[in-house]
Amino acid sequence: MEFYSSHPKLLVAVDSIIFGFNEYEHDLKLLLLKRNFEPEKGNWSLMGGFVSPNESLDGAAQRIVSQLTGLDKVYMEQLYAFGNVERDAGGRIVSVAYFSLLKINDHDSELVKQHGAHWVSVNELPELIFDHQEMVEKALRKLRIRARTQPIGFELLPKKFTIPQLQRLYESIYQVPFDKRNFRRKLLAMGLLEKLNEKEKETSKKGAYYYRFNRQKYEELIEKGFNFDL
Amino acid sequence: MEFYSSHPKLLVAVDSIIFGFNEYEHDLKLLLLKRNFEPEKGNWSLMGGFVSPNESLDGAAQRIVSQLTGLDKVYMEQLYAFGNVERDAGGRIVSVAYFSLLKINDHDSELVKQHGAHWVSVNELPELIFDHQEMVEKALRKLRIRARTQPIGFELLPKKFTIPQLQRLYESIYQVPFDKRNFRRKLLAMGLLEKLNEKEKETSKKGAYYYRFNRQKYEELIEKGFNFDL
DNA sequence: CCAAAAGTGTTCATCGTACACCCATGT
DNA sequence: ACATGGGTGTACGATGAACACTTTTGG
Repeated sequence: MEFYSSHPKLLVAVDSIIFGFNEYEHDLKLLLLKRNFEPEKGNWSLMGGFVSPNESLDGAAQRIVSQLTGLDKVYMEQLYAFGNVERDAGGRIVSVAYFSLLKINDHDSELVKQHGAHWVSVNELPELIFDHQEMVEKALRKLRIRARTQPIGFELLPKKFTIPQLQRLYESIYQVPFDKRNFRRKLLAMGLLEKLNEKEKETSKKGAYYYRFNRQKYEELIEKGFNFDL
Repeated sequence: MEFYSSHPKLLVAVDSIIFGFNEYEHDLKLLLLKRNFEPEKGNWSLMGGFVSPNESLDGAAQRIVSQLTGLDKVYMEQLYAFGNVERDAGGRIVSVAYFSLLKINDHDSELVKQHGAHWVSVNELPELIFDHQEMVEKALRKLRIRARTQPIGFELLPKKFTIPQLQRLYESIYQVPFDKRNFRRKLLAMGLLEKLNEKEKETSKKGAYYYRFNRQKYEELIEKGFNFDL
């Protein structure tokens, strides 16, 4: 049964702002690609794709990320719908942007290469096509808000991580140094991290204890009205 | 120049969650209408409409609100894009939801009546069609976050308002009572309100002083890193 | 004169912030 | 033995929360 049939339709796309972090480095990164089709062929862009009639927006966003990285269960959140008439030089397209968080080492780097994609530090972003710059800025703003009030930083780190690694992550997100005593105290005070009996020894001679985020504990606390706040 | 022409297109709509407040009452309200077309004819719904190829999403959202209320410059913010395949029983439609804030007395109430629209307290919401319930819940959550951290409460009140009126507004948004001493102190401490030499005397015998929100002052403070926080 | 809403200050606990030294170990 | 990053405690000021009485005036 089709109602509404007299109304004009539009192209609908999704674009993905994919954030990544490597626990041994100090920079938050973005996965960008060189477009291999017109218009703007050869220029830097976000990964995107059209939404087909039989898939949801969320489904299309997942498909896009999965095509590029091979990963299936990635943290993803809708960012914003961009809908200016002239936003895409190739025609009238409404684009719904999503952002994703992933561990740089976990994905299929061959697949990424095949698509002409590269990890670029958020501090060294090239010029991007269309309104992709705006999308990235909005995503960064949202990420910064989210990371303070939801435990999503852990999506960017392996299951086992050290407190200094987590601190470097937060410093790379907010681009400001944190006091390590205050950072550690506040974090541990929430009671969400389990200390493991194992040390990471790549980074320092002394070694730093690994911790693990306890999601179950987090959900219990949420029930009781707890709010993550860093 | 048309690229991408081989891809299928979709119907794109906007739906508007329109919040309103009347400074002499105690309830936050929502503007709802009885649908006068199929499917779901006769049931409660949000105001919505299709996006045409030559208008932006924001433009479509403004048009919708203006058609219903006669108002031109209304506070409006994009909420979320809803895109499940089966969300609308009448066909595959991607809907971008916006929410608006307005003063109930300011709009053209004749126009609203003609559309079969009614102001309904957010405490007494009827069942809504499709995923409009979800849209409203999301809008309420977002409004609650925004009202704490941005001076948008003033969009729901006339230029001149009293502190008790503002407090009733916040109480109706958050559905909790506030301590009037703390509320007043914190608010005035921000230095954003100008006290007028005039009292509102409908509500009480003593009368409450009118205040005015100083937007210019607000923007100056923002420059200096100030954050609105109630 | 009284009912009804406006207006006003203080105390206490909590939280954020600033800050400097010792520890463990690989080279 | 020394360089490097990991790990720890305390003091102070700011902020949020709780709480009760006086003022004004229309009826």
